[in-house]
Amino acid sequence: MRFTKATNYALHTMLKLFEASPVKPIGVQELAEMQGVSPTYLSKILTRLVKAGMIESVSGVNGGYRLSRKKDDITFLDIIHAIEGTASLFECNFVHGDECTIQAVMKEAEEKMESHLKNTKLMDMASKANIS
Amino acid sequence: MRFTKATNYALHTMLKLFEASPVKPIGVQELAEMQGVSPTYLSKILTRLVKAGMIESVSGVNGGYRLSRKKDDITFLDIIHAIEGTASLFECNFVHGDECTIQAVMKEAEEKMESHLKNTKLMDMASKANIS
DNA sequence: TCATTCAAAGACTTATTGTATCTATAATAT
DNA sequence: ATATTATAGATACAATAAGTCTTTGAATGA
Ligand code: SF4
Ligand code: SF4
Repeated sequence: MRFTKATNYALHTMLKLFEASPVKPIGVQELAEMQGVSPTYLSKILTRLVKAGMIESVSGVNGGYRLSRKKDDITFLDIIHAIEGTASLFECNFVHGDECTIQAVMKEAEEKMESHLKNTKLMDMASKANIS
Repeated sequence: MRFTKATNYALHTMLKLFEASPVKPIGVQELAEMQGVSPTYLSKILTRLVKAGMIESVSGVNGGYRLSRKKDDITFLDIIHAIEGTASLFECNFVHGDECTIQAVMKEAEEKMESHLKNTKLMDMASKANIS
């Protein structure tokens, strides 16, 4: 029960892209080198963010990745869901009706966490962060 | 990023033990059959709860497991930590100082979830639940 | 005392997921 | 056209989850 490294890479990349130019894309090799991960692997991760509509990719010379238009609305939860999926953290084999309190407690706990991640936007923190 | 099945088993067992007699232990085979899991595997899981001090084991004839004395203080978080460990959900390779906002956001989100799990005690819900 | 019943522990297997690489393909600027 | 860059798929490797098997040791009752 941990967040995957892919989520880590995605968060760092998003923060970097937020700080960068909104028009000129950054190549994946630069993004990968910055984080000590292989370009092809990071590319595969970023493709999920592309499909989620939060970044855009540009092929060819001087290509790379840049944020999409609606950059101000991107939340931590958006990024995490794009990478980890949206499945519930606690799954049980059977469903014993609505009165099941175990599920209720676990689900509510998860919602507490997600609520915080949803209320924190990339914009809120980009100014403070400095990734080397 | 999901809770393991072991956590599922532990929660259900704890709830069952809470409803049961505080003095007469329940054998692991009964607990296991109830959840459709092998007795030896469940035993391995429950041993972690024993070491965490929340249940007691009784060997020999008519042995099994029962809650420990301080049954009223056991929280969901206690059970989950005993099974999943207490490591942080989000780990990063490097530590770029206290001003890192990524870590701050992720850690606070985790604390929101843990806070809810810590405030929910087994006692609070035992009366409502009915596991078949 | 002795056999029976039970949990504890460790070695071991298997399945699933995470992490990553490699190669080929498609898109784009010059 | 050619160099550059992302995309996709196959593949490989590692780590963890999930579970089995067997042995050991503790408690009970006959
Ligand atoms: S008691 Fe609740 S958590 Fe457990 S199996 Fe039934 S529905 Fe799922
Ligand atoms: S920027 Fe923050 S989260 Fe990222 S590696 Fe540095 S300390 Fe860790």
